[in-house]
Amino acid sequence: MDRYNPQEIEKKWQARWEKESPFKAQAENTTKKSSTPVQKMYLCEMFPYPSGAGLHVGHVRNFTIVDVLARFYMQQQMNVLRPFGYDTFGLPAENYAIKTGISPQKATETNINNFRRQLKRLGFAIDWSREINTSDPEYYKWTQWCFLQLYKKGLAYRKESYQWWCPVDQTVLANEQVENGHCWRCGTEVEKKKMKQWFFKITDYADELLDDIDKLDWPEKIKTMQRNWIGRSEGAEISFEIAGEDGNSVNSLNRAAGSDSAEKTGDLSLRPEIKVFTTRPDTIFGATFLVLAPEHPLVSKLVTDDTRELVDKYREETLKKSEIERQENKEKTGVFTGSYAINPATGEEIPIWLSDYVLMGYGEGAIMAVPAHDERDYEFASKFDLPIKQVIEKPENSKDDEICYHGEGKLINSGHFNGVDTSDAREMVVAWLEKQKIGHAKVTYRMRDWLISRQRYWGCPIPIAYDEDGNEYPIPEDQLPVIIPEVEDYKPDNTGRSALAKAKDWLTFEMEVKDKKTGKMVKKKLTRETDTLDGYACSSWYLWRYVSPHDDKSAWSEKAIKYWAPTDVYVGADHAVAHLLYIRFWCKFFADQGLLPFREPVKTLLYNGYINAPDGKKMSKSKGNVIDPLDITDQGYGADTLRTYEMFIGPYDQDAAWDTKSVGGVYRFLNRCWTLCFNNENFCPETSEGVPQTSGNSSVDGTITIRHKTIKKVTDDIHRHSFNTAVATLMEYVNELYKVGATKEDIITLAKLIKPFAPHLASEMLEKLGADDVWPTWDEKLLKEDTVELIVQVNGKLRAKIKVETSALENEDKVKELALADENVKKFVKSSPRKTIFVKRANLINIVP
RNA sequence: GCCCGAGUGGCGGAAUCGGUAUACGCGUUCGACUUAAAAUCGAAUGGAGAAAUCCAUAUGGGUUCAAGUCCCAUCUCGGGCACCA
Repeated sequence: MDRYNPQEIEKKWQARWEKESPFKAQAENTTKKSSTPVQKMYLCEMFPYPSGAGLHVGHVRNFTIVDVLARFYMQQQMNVLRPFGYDTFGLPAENYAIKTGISPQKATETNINNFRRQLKRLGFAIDWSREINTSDPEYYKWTQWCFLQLYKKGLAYRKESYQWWCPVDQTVLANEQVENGHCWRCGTEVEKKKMKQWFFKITDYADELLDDIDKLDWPEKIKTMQRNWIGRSEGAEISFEIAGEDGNSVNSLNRAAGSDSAEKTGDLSLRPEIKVFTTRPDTIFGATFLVLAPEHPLVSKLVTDDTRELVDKYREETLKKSEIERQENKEKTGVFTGSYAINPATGEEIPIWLSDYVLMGYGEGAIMAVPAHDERDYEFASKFDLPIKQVIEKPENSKDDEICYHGEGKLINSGHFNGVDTSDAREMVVAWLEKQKIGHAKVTYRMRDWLISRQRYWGCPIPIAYDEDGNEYPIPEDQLPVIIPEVEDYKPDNTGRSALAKAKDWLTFEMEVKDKKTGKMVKKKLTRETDTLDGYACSSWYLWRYVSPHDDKSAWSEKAIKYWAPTDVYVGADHAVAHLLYIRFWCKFFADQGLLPFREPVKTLLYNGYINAPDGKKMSKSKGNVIDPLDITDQGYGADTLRTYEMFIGPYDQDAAWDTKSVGGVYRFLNRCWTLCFNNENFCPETSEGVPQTSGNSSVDGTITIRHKTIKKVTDDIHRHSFNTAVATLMEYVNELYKVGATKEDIITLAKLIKPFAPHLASEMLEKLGADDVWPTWDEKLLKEDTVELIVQVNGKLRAKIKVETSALENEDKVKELALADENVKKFVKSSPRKTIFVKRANLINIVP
């Protein structure tokens, strides 16, 4: 008696797949013999950072989802593109280099080799001819090219501003990489530092990025996070004049709300004014003071001799305060500037204050405070004893019992807008502001431009150089790639520059450039940019590189991209706002350049859950609760068990806890499949058509129905990504075959259906049975059995199950008769029923007595 | 605080369109095989009850012939955002 020996058969099939490369995508113009084009299917996972630790069980879940789909579609004869790659730039390799002196290039190569070996050990159906690696010059040449395209269009620019700085990693971070005031990599509290940095202008696409979310077949959770991240707010920008000694305030008084006759005198643009952004222009009559961010550039013009000392002290303190402190201590702080502004609606002079609850990075860095209808302003006004003026009447039926009413209502204390409903007032006030040329409707976003400079060595060099005056010169496309130079010491230098600055031969060079003044071509000595690109830039276009990964003429081939992209299914467990927003941004940008024929890069996104330790906690080295997937395969269970278990563990999009005992259950199941095929020499008889003979044993005939039901259920389940129930259905099928006996056709079907999950075992079975792996289809006619159980309810409660001929269900009167004839039903239905409801679809009849 | 999700046996979970609640697996118990154990195979397994039956899908209401599923309120847990004007 043979035994299921996964080690042996997995080795055999992996060797065969290595030799025959059966998972290579076919050419773009592939057609069937009938000349109908083969349907393409492009799937992949979010490519991993190949860490020294190798694959973990979370990777296996992620990659197996893709593999199940890839193999499923391959078995359905589609042209499947299932590539793989590595996201190799980043801090771990660089920190490792600083510690050990081993170059990131070398360490990366070692890690990739290890990953590749493990992936092959798990039997993934990968097209290995398309392997990519972001730190390979063949790849990052084109990352630099992408940068230059954005640069040419003004979407890559340099600007000095306060930025998040991680003091441990010695680099700036993008907003998306700061989690709760801490560095996403090392967890250190981040600081603000003023630096000249490179940005991508993602805000140019804010509206489209937001609007197109609705069209995506992505999880609602991710879509909501992206909407919140973009954070679109509609409102108005309003200019407040600063009250001075030159009589401006008098002019403003004349212009009080509604007095259209008042003409403006003088050129307003010459007068100092403060712009604010508000989503509630309807509350302008209630604006009793202004608040500016401490970093606001006008502050120096607003301070008076009396207030200078306090203001300077407050600004200094705020800048020193970490973001954590700012967040933890929500008690309002602030200081009066000594100046006043004119409320254009009331003409009143209102004080201008500074407070750190107003953020420089949002809107205009200044607000009009309406303490009667905004909690934050209310808190501030209460603390500093500033006037509070109610301008909205709370409707009587309002449930809102907050001190600050921010709902809708009728305006009061608002000049000739009195009595107008707030929703109408918003438009009317904006119209009035526009007429007065002191304001206009405006949309503001929470999202900022994407900061891409990193003061690190192990990243893609930014293809820019500077002359001695600091002028920027892009490196011409024909001189790409700018190769990362070898250095001996990987530590950043103490000037805030990366270790690239230590490569003296690389740092300065001569290039023919157009002289900024004369316009003539001259040879100039230039210094290279030592910042490298955020790793997210490298992963913002890799989905398109996969279609022509070795093309040395272009980032992606026009023909291949047209055929394969966009990606049909993309599977990952991270990067809800960062990466998944950036690829959408680049896609729209390159579509605008005519280089991509679509505006969204990913049709369907599957966002899988994590696998936690058996105790339900996150797996971590320090807790010592890590399950190594290779231990599971090599301890004897094999890759098929590991794969199938991780699909069976629960719904793919939920977190799950590892359960070693359940792994054994899945192994037992695969063992039973093996036994059915290899220790069952006497299959149930069948005719030449593969239909079991009618032997008088109706249960054998029954396998044809359960077989077709199983095919339908498993196919549907994979289509709707319900992998756990697909495996459960196969378990039920096997249990049934054990009970009633299996035909050869049953076992061939089983092998085909289980192949996406357990490809080695299935291949072994199909080989023995002499069958191909073409995905089976079902016949609707065969799904029905001759007899069914009629469910009889009385008042919705189950009272009887009656075995009836399937044909009997065609006649409702007959069903009623059968149901009422049942002894148990009779006990509950004494007289003739008032009503019966027959649900044929559910084989159910409900009787209302 | 605001915005999403989710609460089903001892455990992971199933129920796809409002129609038999608890599929499948784990665990537990019993049996077969075995000198014995493991492995394997078979049976039982929400609670109460002798049974008929009744009670159970976080809690309390509602809609309906029929509710885990829809509606309202409450509680708990998870996730996201968090002074964004």
